[in-house]
Amino acid sequence: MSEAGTSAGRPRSEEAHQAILDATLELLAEVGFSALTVEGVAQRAGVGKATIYRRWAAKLPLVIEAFNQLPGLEEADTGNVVDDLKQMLQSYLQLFNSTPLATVLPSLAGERAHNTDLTALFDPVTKQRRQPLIRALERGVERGELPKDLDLDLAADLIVGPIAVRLFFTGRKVNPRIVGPIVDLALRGLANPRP
Amino acid sequence: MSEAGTSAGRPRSEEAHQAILDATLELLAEVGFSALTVEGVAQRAGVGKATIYRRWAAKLPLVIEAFNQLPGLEEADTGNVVDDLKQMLQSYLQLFNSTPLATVLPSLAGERAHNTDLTALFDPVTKQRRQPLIRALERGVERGELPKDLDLDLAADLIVGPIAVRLFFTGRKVNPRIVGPIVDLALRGLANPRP
DNA sequence: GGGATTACGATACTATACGTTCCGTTCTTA
DNA sequence: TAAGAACGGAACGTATAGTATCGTAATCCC
Repeated sequence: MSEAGTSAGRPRSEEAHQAILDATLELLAEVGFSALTVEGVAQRAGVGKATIYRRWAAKLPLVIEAFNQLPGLEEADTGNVVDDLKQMLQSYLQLFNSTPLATVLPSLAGERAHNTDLTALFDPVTKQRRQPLIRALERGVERGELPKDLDLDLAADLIVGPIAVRLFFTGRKVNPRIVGPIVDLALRGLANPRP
Repeated sequence: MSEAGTSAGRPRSEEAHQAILDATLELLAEVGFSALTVEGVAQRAGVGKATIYRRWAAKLPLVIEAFNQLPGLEEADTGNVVDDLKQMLQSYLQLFNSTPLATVLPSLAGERAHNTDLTALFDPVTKQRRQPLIRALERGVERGELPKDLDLDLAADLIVGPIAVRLFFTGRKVNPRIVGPIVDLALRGLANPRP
C-alpha cells in the first residue's frame, strides 16, 4: 500500500482514478448496484481491472467513493422558511435531473434492504443529506414561523416524501413545478398548531 | 404448452407451484431481485429446476406472479376522509410489517430504474395500489371535506410519501403511531383552499 | 387393471461471465 | 541508466444460467 510521496517508480494515474469513478457512476445509473461489475467499470474507464483492484479492495468501497462524488444539497437561507424550502427543493430536483442520482439512489436504496454493508454506508449518507432541510426548519422554528414543538424529522419527511415517491415509482424526471404546491400544502399543515 | 384439461398424463403439482411462489417471495425479501436465482428458488422450494422452467420462461414472470400474491390495501369507507385515510394507512403499515413487502418493494423499485421489463410490470401495480387511497380522497371531495379542485395524485403522494421515505431509507419497521400525525398534518394543508 | 402420457426431482452438461492474479510494457525517480 | 511501481491486457479458476436427460411417480383412458 504505497501512498504518494513515499515512492520511487511510476505514480498512480489521477486520470485513471477519475475515469474509474466516472465510469462507476455511469454504470451504476445504467445497470444498478448489483449488476455493476468491476470488469464493466474497467472497460468503460479504459483501464485494466488490476488498476481498479490496486485502489479498491472490492465493489462496495468503490461505489461508496463514486457516490460521494455526487454533489449535495445546497443550503438556502433567505430568512423565510417557505422560500428556503422551495429554493432547496428546486436545487434538489435539478440535481436529480442533471446527474445519475435519480437512478443511482433507488438502486442503492433497494439494495440497502438486504445488504448490511451497504446499509452501514447508506444510512449516514441519507441522514447527512437531510441536514440542510432540518436546519432550514429549525430556523423557521426560531423565527416563530413554525411551532416550537415541531417534529423536525416528521416535517422533513412530509416535504421530501412526496418528491421521493414520485422519483422512485414514477419514472425519471420530476417537474420542479410541483415543489411550490408541495411546500405550500405541507407548511400550511405544519405551521398551524391546531386546526 | 398443455393446459389442464387437454391432457392425459400426470397433472402439474399445485403444491409445487405454490412452494415455488413462496420460495420466490422469501428469497426476494432476503437477497433482492437481481440476486434471485432460479437454482436458489428450486432448492428452497424443494423442486427441480426443470419444474420451474416448465411453468415460467424466465425470472421476471415468476417474480411477477409471486409479487401479485402479496395482499393489497384494504379499502376503508367510514364516511369521513380522515378516518378512512388513517385506517387504510394503518393496514398499509401492518401489511409491511407482517409480509416480505417491506424488503421486496424497495428491491423492485430499485431495479425498476434500469430494467424496462420490470418497469412495465411495476408501474401498473403501484398505480393499482394507490387506487383505494385515491377513491377515499374522491369521496372526501364529494362530501365537501376537501376542495373540488384538489390534485388527487399530489394529495396521495403527500400522504404516502412520508411513510414510503421512512420505509425505504430507514429500513426498520415503521411505527403505526405516526399515521395519525401524518394524516392530520397533510389534511390540514389539503383541506384549506388558501391560508 | 394396464398402457400411454406427462410431470416429478435430480443430475450432467455447455456456455458465459465474473473475480482475481499474472505478465510484459511504460512511466517516473534517483 | 537502473530500479521500482503502475499500467493495460490476458490467462486462470470458479460459479451460475439455462438445457437436456435420467429413472420414477402420478393420472387418464381404454
